[in-house]
Amino acid sequence: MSIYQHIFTDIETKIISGDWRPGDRIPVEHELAAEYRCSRMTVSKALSALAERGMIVRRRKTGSFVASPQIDRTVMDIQDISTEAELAGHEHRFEILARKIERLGEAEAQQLSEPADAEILRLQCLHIVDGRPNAIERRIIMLDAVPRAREESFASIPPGKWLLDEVPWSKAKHVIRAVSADTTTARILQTERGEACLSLIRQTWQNGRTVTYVEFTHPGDRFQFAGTFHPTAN
Amino acid sequence: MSIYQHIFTDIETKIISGDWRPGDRIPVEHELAAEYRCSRMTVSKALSALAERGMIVRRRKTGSFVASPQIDRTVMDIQDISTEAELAGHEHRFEILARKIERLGEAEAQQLSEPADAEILRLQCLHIVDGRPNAIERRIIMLDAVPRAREESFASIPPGKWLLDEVPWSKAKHVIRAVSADTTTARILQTERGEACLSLIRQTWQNGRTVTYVEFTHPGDRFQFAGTFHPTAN
DNA sequence: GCTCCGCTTTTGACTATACAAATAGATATA
DNA sequence: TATATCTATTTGTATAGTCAAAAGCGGAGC
Repeated sequence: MSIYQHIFTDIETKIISGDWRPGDRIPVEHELAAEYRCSRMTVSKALSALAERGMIVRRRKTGSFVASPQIDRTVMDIQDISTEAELAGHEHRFEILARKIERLGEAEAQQLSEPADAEILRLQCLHIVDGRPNAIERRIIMLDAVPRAREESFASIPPGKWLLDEVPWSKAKHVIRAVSADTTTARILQTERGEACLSLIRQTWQNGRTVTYVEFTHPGDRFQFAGTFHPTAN
Repeated sequence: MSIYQHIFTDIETKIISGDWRPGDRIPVEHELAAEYRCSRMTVSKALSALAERGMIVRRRKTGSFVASPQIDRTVMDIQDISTEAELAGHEHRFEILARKIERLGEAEAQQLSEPADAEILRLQCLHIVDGRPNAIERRIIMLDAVPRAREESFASIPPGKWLLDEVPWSKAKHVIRAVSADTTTARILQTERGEACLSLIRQTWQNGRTVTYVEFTHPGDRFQFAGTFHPTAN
């Protein structure tokens, strides 16, 4: 492996593992050059590549810093740049519908590729935008990966945002589907049974362990994703 | 603007405008270095950035070449890496349901931000995977941007693929929604009226002109997008 | 207090050069 | 003919420097 790739992955690992947290300062180029016994150009190439990927931000004179995480922003950004609804002036709140600690069932365990008896926190949450239900969030948090979730009530901070603070920088996989609303979903979203809904499923890992698995169900008549997508490798 | 940015945008422009087409060879580094009167390192930086974005491919000894376009692959890739359906062994065919040349109506013109009397080719097309309807494609091709579409019957090549050959490298915007199947859609897709469907809308531009506008409607029970998404700027 | 000026740190861009790795194509050998 | 070897080309990585641009900081002067 080349030196600059080595530097790149070293720093990426420190960030993804949570060793270096958002806002932390990264050693300046000449320090890293000394550490890796290479020229400043080589360090610069690695840091520029990290900046390109949005993992760090670089500013002259002040140095390079771990950027704010982007994982949940992927979808939030897509949502935000919706062609139809401008974010400005929209009022968002949420309610916790259910919160319980239990163990992962057989079927779900298989779906998540996690052990069947793993302890989890199961959350159900309703998002309301401009007074109308906008999404049901059904979430599983792996308690061995995020033990502090056990004590958190999520009364004042949405689970997604809380996790972002707690476990910044992780990898995620998304699935987007269209599903018909079942009776319960329809009731909660104040829509008709059978109504087309947009479902977004996201599984998030940190260091190879599942952190959370979440499904957002949006009423089809009040929601869409818009944007310029690029699928990435892996 | 810096030299390497200059080289980058020059080449990007040549590719996007269709001046250099997929497979075309790009001058070797030392030639570009001479042309721009800079060092090979600077050229290398620009070409590496283009390779990173997938616009060119580089191979030692043979040189750098304009890559195959990716626009339609964005969604195709997402579709291909579907967790449930492996591509291997799936048989795909398509039928042209309608094909006519007309002028853009008032409502659609506004939607596309194009003049209301622009001449268009309107296509409707059914995609069949493993013998079952998988998508309806409703497409508008702007004839002033792609005049050769007037003579093409699309009997043997799907419109998306044909356009990719004809107008490689363009920018696109996507919208993903969930919609209920209306009577016509349900009949064509062999599903129930009201069934949840996944709708993908894509508008494609080249050099600031709309090339095509297309909506794919997939039955929700037979289709999903999966993958690791990154929204990009612009 | 406030403004302006210059100093210093850090990143950004670039050069000229060097050598390594890959490999297409030619050449030599079995 | 088939295979191995050599050679030239092109990209990939790295070095050790230069100069420039941005921006934080402190001090001089008012």
